[in-house]
Amino acid sequence: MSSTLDAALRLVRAQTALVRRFDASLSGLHGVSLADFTLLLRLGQAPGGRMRRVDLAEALGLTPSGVTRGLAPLERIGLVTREPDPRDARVAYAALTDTGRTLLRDMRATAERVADEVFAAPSWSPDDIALLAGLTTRIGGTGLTDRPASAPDR
Amino acid sequence: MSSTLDAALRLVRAQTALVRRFDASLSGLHGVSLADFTLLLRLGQAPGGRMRRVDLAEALGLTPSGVTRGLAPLERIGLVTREPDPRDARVAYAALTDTGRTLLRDMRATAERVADEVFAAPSWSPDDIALLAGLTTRIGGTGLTDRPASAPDR
DNA sequence: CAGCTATACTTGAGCAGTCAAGGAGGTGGC
DNA sequence: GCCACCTCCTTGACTGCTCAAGTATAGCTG
Repeated sequence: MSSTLDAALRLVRAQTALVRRFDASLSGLHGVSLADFTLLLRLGQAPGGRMRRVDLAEALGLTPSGVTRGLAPLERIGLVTREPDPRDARVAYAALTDTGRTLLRDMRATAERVADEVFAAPSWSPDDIALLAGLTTRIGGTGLTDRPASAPDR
Repeated sequence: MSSTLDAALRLVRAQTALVRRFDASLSGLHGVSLADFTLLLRLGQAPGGRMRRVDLAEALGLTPSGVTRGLAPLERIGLVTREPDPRDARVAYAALTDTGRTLLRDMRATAERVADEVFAAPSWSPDDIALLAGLTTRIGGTGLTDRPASAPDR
């Protein structure tokens, strides 16, 4: 087996395991999936806690359609609201509500705990983790996002 | 953002991009998805080109149910057949047909080409690739049997 | 202004996987 | 030989995304 194909397939496999692990904790404790969480997290990083749906899609590696569908249940339970743009009636911002912001804090604590368990010492050193982040970022960059690893979020 | 959570999310993101890339080539040239390909590839690695569905599931990080559904279209187009076990009527092996074996060879060439493009020099050195494979293998583990998050320690 | 093209988003259909439940067959205790 | 229990696999109902098509708005060009 070529080493490049092997590496690619291992990465895919690792993601499956990772997602399962996050989903188990996040859905158990907060009733949301990892996908929901990343949506909220990304919104939380944006200025004002709001973003255009198209930008959200690009930032998350989804299609706009995926964002529409992912946001719907979050709006329904009041974590996110839809805000129109006064200058451009085509755009509908997705914005975190106060409830959403509060829950996001808790979810984030859960997610960080899970991530710390996954990458626990002694198997994982800080260098390993940084290395993994660097390598995976190079792959992600080949498609939908060119945002570099060190770009600051506002 | 905690570095562990950051690394986990980047890995998930990288996988999305990777899967898209493989799917584009594999479905364009051979009409199969990456999931189909990994199924066939794993079968091809097994002695006699056949495996029990349960073992296939474990090897691929899927549920048995996912294997049943994934195999169905491949049986329909004749790449895989169902073979009963003469000693245990519960098991239904999945086995590569000759057609499947032939097509697998072509798919594999395509997949290796894509993988080589993704991990092309000069961005990627052989060491980088080996490193990535090693790091992701640690996460993927070697089984589907991951303990729930509530279990402490290790 | 009219008309063209481009952008933002939603929607219908469909696919790939999950979980929970269940059928069917195997296995061991008595 | 029967019964309780286990394993292998499938199925129904659902989720979460995709693509393609459609709607509505914006903006340029003459």
